[in-house]
Amino acid sequence: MQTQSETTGPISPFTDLPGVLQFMQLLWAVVHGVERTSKRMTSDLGVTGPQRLVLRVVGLFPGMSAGDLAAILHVHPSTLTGVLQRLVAQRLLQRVDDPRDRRRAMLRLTARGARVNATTQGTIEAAVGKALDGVTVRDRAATRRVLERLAECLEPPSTQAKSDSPRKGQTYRRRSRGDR
Amino acid sequence: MQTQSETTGPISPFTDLPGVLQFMQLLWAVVHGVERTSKRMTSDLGVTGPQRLVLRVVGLFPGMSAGDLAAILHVHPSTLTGVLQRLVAQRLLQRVDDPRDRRRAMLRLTARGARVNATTQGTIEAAVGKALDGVTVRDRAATRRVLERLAECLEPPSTQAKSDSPRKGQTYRRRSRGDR
DNA sequence: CCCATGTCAGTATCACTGAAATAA
DNA sequence: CTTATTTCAGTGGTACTGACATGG
Repeated sequence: MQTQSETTGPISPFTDLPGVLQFMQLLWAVVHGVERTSKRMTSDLGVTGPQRLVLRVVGLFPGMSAGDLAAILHVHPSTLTGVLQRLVAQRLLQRVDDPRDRRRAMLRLTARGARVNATTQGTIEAAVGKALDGVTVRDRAATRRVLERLAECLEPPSTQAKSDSPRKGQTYRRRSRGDR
Repeated sequence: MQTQSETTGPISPFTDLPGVLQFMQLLWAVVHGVERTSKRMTSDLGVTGPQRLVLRVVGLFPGMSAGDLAAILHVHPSTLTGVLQRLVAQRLLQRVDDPRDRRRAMLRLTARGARVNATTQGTIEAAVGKALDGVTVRDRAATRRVLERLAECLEPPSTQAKSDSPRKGQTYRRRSRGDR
């Protein structure tokens, strides 16, 4: 039952955790921060973090399909179903049948959706912007590299590259149709 | 209804998103990766990511209280209650009444808990270790800085420092008793 | 009495698996 | 018929708020 290794001397839980664990703590702090902010957004904005991200992306690329969105957001299509339903129920998002493929729907923002989308106050994106602001270009690039590696290492073990071929988002990719 | 700004020319959803959004995509990729791995761990290990982190920390600091743990993990005490219950129900964790303060319980791993704790295969920690491995010290430090900033910016607006005094885990801090 | 610690009750979202419906 | 796209049903965990019990 390991008690304290990798460090020297007596340790206090609030200062030192061994190497990787320390990073884990930081990672969870960020993950929880994201989730907490997401929850707070619900009362302030009316939408959660993932929901707003959907609005944001659909705002940039009107007419996207659910599957496209799922691939971008790295979520399972069935997860997106629920998110979209809530957005539609709130009249923030609108689905229009795709004439060329009636399994799909083209997603667009409603006027209300656009309004919510325009609000940045207190969003995760705002926090990210604030955090990134005042960080050197070098550090940003480094963080990017590390996070990309991390995301890659967190991908399902199957089909996982040797950790050297980036391979892009592997998660729920399923593209097919000509890329718009 | 903004369509595409901040970038030049026609864009494809799978390549370019404007600045901060790009980072958002990466961030969500990591967050989802963490959650996905956590879920997968449930079937492979029997514990989720947060659950294992609790085991990990309690393994390092036996006798911790729930509140201490909540502060370290940056979660609300009531959230921890459920996590602890599941761990106790699985006989991975054991609570012993603290003689000096009977509201508290001292947490310890059971033998089974120690065994699970020792397993690293397929854990988030393993992925983090693998990702960090082969990253320069510089990049690690940079990432650390950025993530710390980010975590800070994601903290609730109240009691938030000027972004220069690290101030340790701010989230649900409520320490009181002498730090062991 | 007041504060601290922690649990309980209730609620919501997300995320998955696996199966099914619809369309290409 | 086979494949693609998406939804539906069911499950579980996390995380919160707010109230409450117990102890210092």
